[in-house]
Amino acid sequence: MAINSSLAPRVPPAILSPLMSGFRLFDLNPEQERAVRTTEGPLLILAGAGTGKTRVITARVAFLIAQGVDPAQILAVTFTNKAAKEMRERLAKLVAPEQAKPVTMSTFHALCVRVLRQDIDKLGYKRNFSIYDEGDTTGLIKKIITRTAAKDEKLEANVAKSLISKAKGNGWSEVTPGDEQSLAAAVFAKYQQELKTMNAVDFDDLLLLTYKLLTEHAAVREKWQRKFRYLMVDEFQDTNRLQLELVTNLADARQNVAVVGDDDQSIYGWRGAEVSNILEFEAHFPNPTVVKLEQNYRSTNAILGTANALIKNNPRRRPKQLWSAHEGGAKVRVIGMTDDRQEADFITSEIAQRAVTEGAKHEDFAVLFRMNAQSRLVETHLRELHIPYRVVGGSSFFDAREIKDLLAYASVLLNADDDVSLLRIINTPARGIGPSVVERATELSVHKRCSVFAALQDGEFRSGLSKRAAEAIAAFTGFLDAWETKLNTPLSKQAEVLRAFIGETGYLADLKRSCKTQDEGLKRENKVVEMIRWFEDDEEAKGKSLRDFLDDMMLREEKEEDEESKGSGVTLITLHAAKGLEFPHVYLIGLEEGLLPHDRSKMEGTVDEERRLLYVGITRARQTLALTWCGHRIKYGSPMPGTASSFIKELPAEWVEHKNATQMLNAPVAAETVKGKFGALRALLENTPS
DNA sequence: CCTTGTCCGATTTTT
DNA sequence: TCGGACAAGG
Ligand SMILES: Nc1ncnc2c1ncn2[C@@H]1O[C@H](COP(=O)(O)OP(=O)(O)OP(=O)(O)O)[C@@H](O)[C@H]1O
Repeated sequence: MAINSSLAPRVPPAILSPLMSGFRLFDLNPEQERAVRTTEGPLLILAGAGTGKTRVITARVAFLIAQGVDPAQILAVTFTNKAAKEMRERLAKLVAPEQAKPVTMSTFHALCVRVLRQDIDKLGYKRNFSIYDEGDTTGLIKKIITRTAAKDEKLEANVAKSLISKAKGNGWSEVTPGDEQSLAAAVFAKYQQELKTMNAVDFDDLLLLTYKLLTEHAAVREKWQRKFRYLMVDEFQDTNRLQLELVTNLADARQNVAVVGDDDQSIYGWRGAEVSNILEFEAHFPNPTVVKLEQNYRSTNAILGTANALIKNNPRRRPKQLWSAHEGGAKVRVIGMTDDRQEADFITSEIAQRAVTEGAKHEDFAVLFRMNAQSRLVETHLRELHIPYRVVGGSSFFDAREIKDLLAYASVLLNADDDVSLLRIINTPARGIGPSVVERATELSVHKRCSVFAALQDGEFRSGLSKRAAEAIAAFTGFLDAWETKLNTPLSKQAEVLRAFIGETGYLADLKRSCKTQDEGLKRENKVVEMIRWFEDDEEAKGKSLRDFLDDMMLREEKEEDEESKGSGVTLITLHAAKGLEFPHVYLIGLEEGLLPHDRSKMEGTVDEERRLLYVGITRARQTLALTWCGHRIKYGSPMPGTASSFIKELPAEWVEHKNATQMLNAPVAAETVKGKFGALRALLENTPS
């Protein structure tokens, strides 16, 4: 109250308007409020977990709008799709929909796509460029390696991929500066040249080319500087060099750049993230207002104490004093399991039980893990208990053959030079353009530095083929041309065109035929049909073009949930993707040596980052937290012995209790608890109208 | 040219 | 456990 009245004179009237009903400055503590009110000039918010950094960003957006700033001039960038979505949802609670919508809240990559779709032609690409995902790029690199490597030379596609990615992230034009001879260097050069002929970009190009565009073309830079007057970046500790450069270039002389972050939550070092971006913020944006937040509003002291004790083990960190006004709360449980089956069984049945005894909702629970693969067992057990759940991220959906094929078909229609997509579907279903023809066309395309599609059109090439092959090619290229025209006819419903096109290809019949069981065939067919419908919805509701839709798919844009499915069910999510989120009850599974910390990180000497990862996981919990580890875990189909993570030893006895699942299950339930449970059950039954 | 079968090798994290 | 790479037969 006191805060509110003392500041009242400075609050513009707009803030009090009904539109802003959800936005009240007095929901912020004085430091947070200072950050929100600092709208001009560079602003650095460096603060620990759960101190309200994201809240400050969203409140600041709302405040700017209340001050009369055009929402379209506000840019808020996050690192993951999930975080972007979370922020949009939080903003939706503070401002009216028509004001929230024009605000740009996206990931760096999505923002870059938007910039490039408008002006990439200035860099010699065409505006209908394709975006290649991880699988597409590794596939392409693999092909280039086989084509380039001499007999005695070997290079793993994955290794080349990460070298190239690292080079691009640093803005180098060689794999290692100065190296133009090695196989990797040759592969890099060819890769980049071929991408350009195919009119395609990879994820790193999105950042790199946008950077080029902004630095080399003043008009473009100024256009985007005019567009975005207020920049905000969440999780700034995870930005890489190129991303920092992008921010620098988007900011004009006014330097209205607000960044928030926490060096203890830096978990993307493996992707080139540089903590120095935030720790040396002053070097890039002179004289910033610096705000430090120390009160944690999220977690109980047991959880916060556990997290603090753990992170103290990291050397070279800036010490922080995080405190919470919340009570101690239940102790953090560390539970030993015999194997991963028991782990999944234990946590899922406990969730089912707590839903009854504690009246907790399913969406209050989250299961966090190191690897996507770990979610599968938990999913199976949740299904058995009929507990609703949702898996965040994980690529299984996009890994499905039929989804890749569908996206490739669509991609070829929009950009015929997209070789990776063309070669994927050129003979699926079989249409008489087999490997040997494709091989020759590819050779010619490499030789002439043109796309495969262009090579196929080549008169000389065609005359060198068998009559059958030549006819097959003529038929197929003509077919694509015709559908491309239909798709690009103004006012056409693209989803309908796509559906008809896929129908004409005979793809679905081929897909079903190639499946072992009828059930599998129907499932796969259904996925394709569903995806087209998904696009149809997007086209009708949001006016998205097929291109927009494909971009969303490639960037793994989070699907907006409709009201019923919104946030319902237990959340299954990796530790990385969980950053920035919070849940009342968290289960953090698989705390075994070799998994967390991961074996790889030990070899690479990045155990500190693994510790931060666990720190991030622990600090997602609001009320209760359980950490589990297994004596055995199924790996490659057979059980492998495992031991508790070395991090467990670093947790403070004061806030942690150690348990064993088998003993817990066998132990007689205390009479007190039984009474409590039956009481809760009875209450539940009595309150349920029948 | 296309289909079918067998064997082997892979698994961090995200855009 | 599962999917991709390769080899052999229609
Ligand atoms: N001044 C405040 N009063 C009450 N609750 C607050 C306040 N500030 C933040 N919170 C609450 O604390 C929780 C954490 O906030 P937020 O997610 O913004 O933190 P954060 O700093 O972004 O966390 P992290 O870095 O761990 O992702 C949220 O539930 C938020 O609503």
